[in-house]
Amino acid sequence: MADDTLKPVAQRHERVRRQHNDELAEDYVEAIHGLLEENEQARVTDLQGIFGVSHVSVIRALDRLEARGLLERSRKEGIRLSAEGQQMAQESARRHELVVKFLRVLGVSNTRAEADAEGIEHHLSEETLRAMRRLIRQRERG
Amino acid sequence: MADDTLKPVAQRHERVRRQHNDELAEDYVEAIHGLLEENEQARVTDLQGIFGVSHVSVIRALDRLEARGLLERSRKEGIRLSAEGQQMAQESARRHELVVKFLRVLGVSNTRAEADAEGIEHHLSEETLRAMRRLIRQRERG
DNA sequence: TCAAGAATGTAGCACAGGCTACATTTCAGC
DNA sequence: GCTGAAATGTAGCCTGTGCTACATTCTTGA
Repeated sequence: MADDTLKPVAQRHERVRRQHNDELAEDYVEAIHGLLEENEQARVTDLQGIFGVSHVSVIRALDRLEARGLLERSRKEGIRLSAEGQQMAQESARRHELVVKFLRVLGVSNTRAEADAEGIEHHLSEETLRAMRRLIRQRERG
Repeated sequence: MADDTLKPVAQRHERVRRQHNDELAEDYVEAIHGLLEENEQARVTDLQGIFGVSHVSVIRALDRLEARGLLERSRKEGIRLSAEGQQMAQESARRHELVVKFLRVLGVSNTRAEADAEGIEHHLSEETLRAMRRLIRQRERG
């Protein structure tokens, strides 16, 4: 069923399903990007600790991301992000920071802001992100 | 691995995975509740139209929800929500309305607010919901 | 009343993303 | 250089959530 034959409510649900498909990818490239910046390497074990899943789940996720062209792996080089992967990581990180900051400005505690941001950051339109930036600016000005 | 042995970042990711498991349930009971109020019946076909998936996916989802005790089905009576299902539906609907209203207050268009709310409403802590209500009240007074 | 079309249900497939158990590879310290 | 532990990888399982193709059942209008 082509998207434009769907009722609006169905299009919204379809969009959320698509976003769920991208969530794991965004979370992984963001985490890998952070690890590479910090340690110059990103290991399966590190990611296992970050996501709280078995190392097998990490490896299978990396397989999928490699198939999607977001990263490459080799024995000697370890995990490296492709250009596309790096771009996705940077955008994700920026969006994550924005959402956390927005929640902090709203008065949400740091812990909660970090936790809720993790869930919602993949589901925000550009329009909503702009509105969030606007509120942050307003509050910063006083 | 017990949750409290995980690193904080892993706990956050674990929470998001749990929320994803509940999303479909909440969306379905909310939709069914709305249909029952409007039409006095909720049919597979209606839900198929709302979610934009095949009728088979709807039936399988209903099977799972029935197994979870959120609803009952019978030939003659159709789909009815259990007490638990009704409560979940009402809470979901209230939360959905709150999020939409919050985004509207932020200046987001109605279409975008509805769409983004669909994605994020399942991932908000009580603390963040309170902060959203607070901002709505401020804007309504000012 | 009965035949066609709508609604519902079943069988069986795919893929994502979890898991444990087992195998291999890499690396650090003796 | 060897050995044990850490890291990585493989095999094979489960569940959720999507699908098409094929029944079956219900409903409605000629």
